[in-house]
Amino acid sequence: MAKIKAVNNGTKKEVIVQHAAALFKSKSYTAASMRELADMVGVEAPSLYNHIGSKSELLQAICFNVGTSFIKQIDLIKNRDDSIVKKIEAIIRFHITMMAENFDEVYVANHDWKHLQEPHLNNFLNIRRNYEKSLLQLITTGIENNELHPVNPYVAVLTILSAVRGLEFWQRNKKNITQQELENQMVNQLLYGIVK
Amino acid sequence: MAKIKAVNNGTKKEVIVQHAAALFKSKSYTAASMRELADMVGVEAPSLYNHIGSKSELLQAICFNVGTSFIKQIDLIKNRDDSIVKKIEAIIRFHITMMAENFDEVYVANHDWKHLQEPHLNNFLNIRRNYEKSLLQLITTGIENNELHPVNPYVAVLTILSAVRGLEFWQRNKKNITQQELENQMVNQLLYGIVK
DNA sequence: ATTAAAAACTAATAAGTGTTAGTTTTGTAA
DNA sequence: TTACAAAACTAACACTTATTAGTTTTTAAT
Repeated sequence: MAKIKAVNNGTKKEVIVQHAAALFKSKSYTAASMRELADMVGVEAPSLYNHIGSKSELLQAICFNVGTSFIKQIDLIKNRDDSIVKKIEAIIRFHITMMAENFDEVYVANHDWKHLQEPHLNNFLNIRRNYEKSLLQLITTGIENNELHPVNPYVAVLTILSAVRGLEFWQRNKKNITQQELENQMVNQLLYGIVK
Repeated sequence: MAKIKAVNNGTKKEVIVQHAAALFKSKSYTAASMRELADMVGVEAPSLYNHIGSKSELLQAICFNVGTSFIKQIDLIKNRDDSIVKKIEAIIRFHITMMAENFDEVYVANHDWKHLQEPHLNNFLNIRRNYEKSLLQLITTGIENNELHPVNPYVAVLTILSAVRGLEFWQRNKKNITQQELENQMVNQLLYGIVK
């Protein structure tokens, strides 16, 4: 069969990871087989093992790619010289951009992290907890600042992160609304509500 | 081995479905085996088939239990003689109640509906689309009423439904906040925002 | 106590899983 | 052209999967 084509995308392992993200997204990690993945790559299943160590290593690559992207970005935003409201806005916009540009990987990280094996599962959860903690800190500061209403900050974190995560459902209706408009609307509704 | 105990819960099939919901929640549908389910029920795997038709029938039962609950409730709320804001509030509160009282089933319906087989997959998606349509209608009416800001109603539906779905992450921190307080905070933040 | 149905059991099947071993082909540099 | 490494291949293994067949035990009504 044909060789794995490394067109556009760096190493062959990266090509495999990319296909794996698409496959895991559509079938879920457990239901996806290495034979299916091999088909997508254009190769027999055992040939994959010339480039990767195991199926679960693919899941790890996907989850930690995503996790570190988010951590890096929130650290950047945190340290800006800006209002809390602007920072929260930047976070929401970043989530939407990630969803638009790395949909498969973000989707899989959100859905299949549960199937990571230790110690990677714990590492991933730590990343996520740190991310949540950063956002919680921002919101708490915003309340002390009088920039925000004295809301429950845990609920605010939950609401914001859930809303942006829900962007996975946006993909379907991409025609209905541009990314710009979606960002503006979501920022506005999360920050200022919908009731007159 | 012991017989399946039908304590508290009606038919034995219902007992199995309940255990299946707990199992599917913790391992995901595809990763869960009928042998594990049998262990939880206290029986050998083939014995389950005296009460159920197949593994996928269990997933169907779970998904449609949840789906019809939500459809019933939104139809009730829609037809109330109440302001749009009150109706949206009632929907959010209902989601939180469902999460509190039927966590396993709601979680599985949200996560594993993808593994339904046709025609059930299509039926389930139709239920969900109808649900979304009802909420969309409410919000559109609210905008026309001048009860709501002229927001993009699609984004409002997405934001609200995603936020309440994110309540699955609340379970962990149940100690930090009561259900009452959570409902009030989430309703308030979604309707009125967080910025002063 | 007898009987019939319900529901448990054991044993087995066919299909699919990730992965390894061993071999052949392909690509590249001397 | 030869030689070496990279990466493909085929064949196979050890396991797990949902499910069926056939049989025995349990339950409940007469």
